[in-house]
Amino acid sequence: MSRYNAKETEEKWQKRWAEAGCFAVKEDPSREKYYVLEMFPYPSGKIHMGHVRNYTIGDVVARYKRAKGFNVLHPMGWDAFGLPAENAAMERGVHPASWTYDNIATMRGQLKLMGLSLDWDREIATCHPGYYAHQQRLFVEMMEKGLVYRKESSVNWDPVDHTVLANEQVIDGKGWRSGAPIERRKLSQWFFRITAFSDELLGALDDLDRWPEKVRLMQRNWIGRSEGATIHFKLVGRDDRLTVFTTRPDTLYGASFCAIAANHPLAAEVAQNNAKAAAFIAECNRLGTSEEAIETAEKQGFDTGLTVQHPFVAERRLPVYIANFVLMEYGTGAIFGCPAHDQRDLDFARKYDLPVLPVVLPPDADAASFAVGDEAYTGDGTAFNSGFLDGLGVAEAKRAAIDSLAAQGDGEGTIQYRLRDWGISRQRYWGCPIPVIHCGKCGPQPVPVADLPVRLPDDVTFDRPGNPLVHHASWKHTTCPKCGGTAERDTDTMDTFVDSSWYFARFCSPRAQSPMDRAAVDYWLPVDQYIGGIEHAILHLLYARFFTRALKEIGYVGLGEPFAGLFTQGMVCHETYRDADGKWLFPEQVEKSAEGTARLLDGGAPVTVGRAEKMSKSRRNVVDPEAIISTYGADTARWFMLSDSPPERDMEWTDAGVEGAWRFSQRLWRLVGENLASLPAKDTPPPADLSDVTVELRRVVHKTVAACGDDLDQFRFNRAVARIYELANALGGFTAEDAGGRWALREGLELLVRLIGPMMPHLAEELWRQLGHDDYLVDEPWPSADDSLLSDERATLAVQVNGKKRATISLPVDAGDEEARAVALGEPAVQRAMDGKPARKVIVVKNRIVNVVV
RNA sequence: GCCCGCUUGAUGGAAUUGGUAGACAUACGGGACUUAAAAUCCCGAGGCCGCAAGGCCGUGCCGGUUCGAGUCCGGCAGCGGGCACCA
Repeated sequence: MSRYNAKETEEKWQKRWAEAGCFAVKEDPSREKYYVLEMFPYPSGKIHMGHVRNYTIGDVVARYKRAKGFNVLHPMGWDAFGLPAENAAMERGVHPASWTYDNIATMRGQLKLMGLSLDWDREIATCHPGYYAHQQRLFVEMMEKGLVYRKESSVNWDPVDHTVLANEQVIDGKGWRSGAPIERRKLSQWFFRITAFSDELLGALDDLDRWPEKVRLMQRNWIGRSEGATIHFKLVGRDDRLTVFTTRPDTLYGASFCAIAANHPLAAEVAQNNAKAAAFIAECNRLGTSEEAIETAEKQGFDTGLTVQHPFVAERRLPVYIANFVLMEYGTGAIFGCPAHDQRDLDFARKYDLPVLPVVLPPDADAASFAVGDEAYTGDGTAFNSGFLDGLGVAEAKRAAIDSLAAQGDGEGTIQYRLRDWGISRQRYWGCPIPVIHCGKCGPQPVPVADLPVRLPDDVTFDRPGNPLVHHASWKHTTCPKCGGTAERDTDTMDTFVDSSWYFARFCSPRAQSPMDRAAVDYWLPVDQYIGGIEHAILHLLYARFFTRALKEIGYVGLGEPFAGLFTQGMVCHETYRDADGKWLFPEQVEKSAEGTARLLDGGAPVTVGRAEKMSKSRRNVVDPEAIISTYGADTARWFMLSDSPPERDMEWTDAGVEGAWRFSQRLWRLVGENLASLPAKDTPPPADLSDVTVELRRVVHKTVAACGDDLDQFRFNRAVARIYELANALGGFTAEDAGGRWALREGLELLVRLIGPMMPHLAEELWRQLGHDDYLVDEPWPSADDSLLSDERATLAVQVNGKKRATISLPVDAGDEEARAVALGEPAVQRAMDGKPARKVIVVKNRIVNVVV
């Protein structure tokens, strides 16, 4: 019996599927559609195991839904703009475009080896003018609807390289290449008005019932709706006021200071004639723009010397600090601090020796003795030390405080969102040019739709840092579309998140002359199942949700939510290896012993084995998918990806696991091959009488069919895999003794082959052919189970005494509670455990358990 | 710092959603086949005590609810994801 030759067979079927056009689809209103989409890859060079996992999962869903009769759209494309292409240009002197297109060619070839059921005719790349031209048009139309505007915003500035840095390029407050301490710098930039949809984006989460709860929760928290109050403090000795936002107006009597952001206008004013304040602000600006850097930095403040008047206690004065933890982007860029009931305020107060006055009394505390130590009290309680608020609960006190502030004209109730508008300007070359022309007379003007696209010029060099578009005179200088005078193009490009915010819509009509064809999107959208990494839980998914709403406003789509179902898969991890000097080693440099120790293949020096971590180039714990596929075949790689670990969890890639998957594919090959000669011809009707063992086998087969379908519906691929192992074990251990047995064996083998179809498509197709079928398995409908074989006649019940299992009993499935009770109490082990005591209570759960309480 | 997860044998995990913990697989041990090896097939196995029957313990840690908790509640620890210019 020959071995299964995966390489040859996979090539053969991939070619035939492509020639037959199995996976090319078009709109067909007579059929129910199903749109499966995996997050499209960034063309970084080669595919990695994370891609293999993502696309395997998506392909199983696509093939399964196809077998279930849906008209399945399953496209692929490239998220092709981005920073790494420019880095490659600077490091290796290659043009970002050729680097990107080369990578796409390589990765397309690798994906094809996986045997994915993709409609390659719909392939798109976001860096192609055929894509970004439409994106520019959408930008212009959003501008006309008031969804785009311009404002000042901070960026990370590298003072040595004279370039803007991404947060990722700022390491410990320093530029990644120059090593120079970075500065915050203000630039005029374009923003999408995502906050116009804050309430909608929040509210609609409730209806996304096929999204993971944790993603919805993260988005809710990100949008961060909070009800509170805006308070206008009178600045002592001045005519103007300091406006703060708070969620705790009930603690106003406990306020001991106000704090403003370093880039608050008042701070700038103070700094004008206070060198120390200016120095402090400069220090704050070195922190970078990321929230993490700001929040983890040591809390620091600078006393401006200004004070404000307490709105409820006229004689009380609160000092105004500039503080490094107050964000200009949130609320009003200013807060009041109540140290007793906010941890950050408490830390600040202790540091600068400010009063800590408790004003909320915990339920069981004593007003005379309650004091705040190192921990602020943030729970519910009763207001005290708070004048007219005394005795009120937190919620009532908030209302009363707001009412009173409003009555005296010092404030009002406000709803505040944490969500900020989306800044999309990037001072970089390799992105979608922002289609705007700046005219000295007319101001910024959108490029007329007829003049689109604004193409990225090819003739650029990366021999100096910064954006080459700025130095490209013939591209940059143009005329104003309004007045015809000399003008300059906007040299910024769009955030790459814009590209990925509507590609799912473009896939519906990838060659349309407009951004999208309305009939096509009406048919295909929403995406029924979107699949990708959890790391995109907030930004990408929120931006895409916003963008879809914007598309609706400008008339391209009729729906608000792009993704009806979302699945977030876990990462692919691998052990890490280091040599004696702590240098990372590739898995192929290491030889492992049975005891788990490892040594260097070259020379045998000892190697330290570290725990499994996300595969990454920097740690070298990577396994090349192409090498795995050429050794074992795509089906083996796919099967291993689906085995063992639930898809939402991180999985560990191991050699042993791949080999196990490979052995199983060989076993299936033998299982069919060895039985082939004894099987009846296909479509032979079943003999009249089947023996008991044959019926037992059919029960296993049909239970597996039913359970596998459920598992695939629920993304429980690892369970489906385990069930298929069980089925293969049952079929392998079955000896057909008569015609009925041989008939049932054929039935079982055919169903087994059909069940593995979505997971190991090439092997399944080949075995289907071996079993005598000359149609494509990919065109076969999903099998259904014979319901009469799904139920058992007897059940095994556990018998517990006081919750401890003492025996098991077998009963007919329709046995009554009385019978179960009698049989259970009759068990010798149960009587022994009862130790002669009477049963006080007997709980019977049908077909499950009997618990005797003594 | 803030938000969100995860934690079950040597290992990945399963557990009908509060009802027999450890399915299935990997690694391991024993056996069969073979001149031998590989491959394949069969058997074993949570830990401790015991010849055995059986007993006790056991789902990261501490506590609670319940006839019954891996599953629910409260607290803690460890690990991971995100934090708006990485994609």
